Amino acid sequence: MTTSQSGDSPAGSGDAQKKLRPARTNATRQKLFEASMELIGERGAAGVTVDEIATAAGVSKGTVYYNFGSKSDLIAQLLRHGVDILMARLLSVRDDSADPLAAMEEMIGQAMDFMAEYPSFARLWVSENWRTPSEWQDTFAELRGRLLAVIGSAIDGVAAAYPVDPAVSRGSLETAIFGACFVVGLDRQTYNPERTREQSVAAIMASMRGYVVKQPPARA
Amino acid sequence: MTTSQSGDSPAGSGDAQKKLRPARTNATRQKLFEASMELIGERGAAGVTVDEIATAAGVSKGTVYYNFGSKSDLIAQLLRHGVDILMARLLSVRDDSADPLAAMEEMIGQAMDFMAEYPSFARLWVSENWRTPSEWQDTFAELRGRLLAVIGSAIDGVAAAYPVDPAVSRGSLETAIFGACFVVGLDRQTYNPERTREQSVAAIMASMRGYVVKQPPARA
DNA sequence: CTATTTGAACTGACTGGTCAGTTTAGTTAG
DNA sequence: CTAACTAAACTGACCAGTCAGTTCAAATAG
Repeated sequence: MTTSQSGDSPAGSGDAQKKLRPARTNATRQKLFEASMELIGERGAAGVTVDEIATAAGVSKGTVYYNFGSKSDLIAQLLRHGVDILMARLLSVRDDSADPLAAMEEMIGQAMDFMAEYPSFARLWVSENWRTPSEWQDTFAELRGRLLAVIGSAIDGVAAAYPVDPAVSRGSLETAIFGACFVVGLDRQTYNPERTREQSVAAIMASMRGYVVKQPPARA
Repeated sequence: MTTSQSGDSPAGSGDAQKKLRPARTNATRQKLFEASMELIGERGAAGVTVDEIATAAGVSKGTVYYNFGSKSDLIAQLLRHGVDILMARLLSVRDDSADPLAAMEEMIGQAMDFMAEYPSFARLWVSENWRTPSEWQDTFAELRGRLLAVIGSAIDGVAAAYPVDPAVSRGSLETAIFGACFVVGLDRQTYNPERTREQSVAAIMASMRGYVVKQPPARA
């Protein structure tokens, strides 16, 4: 409220211009994102102090409050940051429409890669996603919607090219696949590091193969 | 550590006798489990105070430390308590061996019922399960193993009765199904209350139908 | 080309408050 | 009679957020 830095604080949550911001700030924010993701993924949002985050980022506590208005804001923007990265990867899958099932498989592979590269983000997501009420409820709802839309359209692609089981609702399937990506990715990193990327993808893809109602272009 | 209540504290984490304990204590512990599950599911283990738990359970703070040695102990035993309930439900599914797929489906249904009845436990589980390092790491590893064993044997039943896709490893499939149960259950409660139990079960069962390698009992 | 100014970015000590866990003396119920 | 529980005060650590002050690069002035 009574924030009064010497200059105008850029902490604005509704940040309009990302690129226009001086280089130093962007670097600082990036460092803060990385440190936060790591620490919060390990010990949970409530279990990490702002001091720790600042120290890990090689920055003073005040800088955190200069760049973000509050711990809560930092986390909200961290969530957006991570989802931006994941979305970019999912959308990088060319929608060949040659084979929607193959596109789906590649997408799941991209998701697995993301989980392997940012396991802390995945932990943060599953830790806070279903809390209710939570400070980030709206943020989660929005981001979840965006991600599910991408998966949903991939499922639609499959449903358009193959006969599918009408007893399986698209929404539930979206959720099951989306959730399985997080959980399988996290389990691999935590309990089964020997599991390969391909095994994990295959296990998740099983639901897609069970969704299409077997027959023509299955193999060969 | 330096715990020393007036009487001999029964807080022992390696509690041998549950039933031998006087009725009052069991009732108190039950109330504390319920209150903890609710609060911790909502705000996370670190976000809830012992005072709050005690108040919600209608009990004094000292009682918490009398029955459990610490907040950490309370949570560890809470995890065991919840898993006991879930295990009992999963094992209640009669292994007809008439149709292993049907048994699997009923098991997933039981899991969905559990998630609907104890959503807070599910939240607690996914919130803390993949943290590393964590005070409950060993507890989680053990409980996870127990649950996966049950699911695994159900999968084995299917694999024994149907031709299955060898490219899908049993372990990854276990994980995917186990995780999907939690995630689909939580998503239903948080974001899609209109989703039916059957839709959710069908979505998760899709992976089992994709696991068996086409043919006889697909469709008329 | 040097001196001065400006203000965004950053610092870190400090404050007010919270919390886990302890202790004690007394009360209740089986 | 004794295990279980209460109530309330206390400790020591910790933490989110604040704010007065510092740094420095770039703009402006001489």
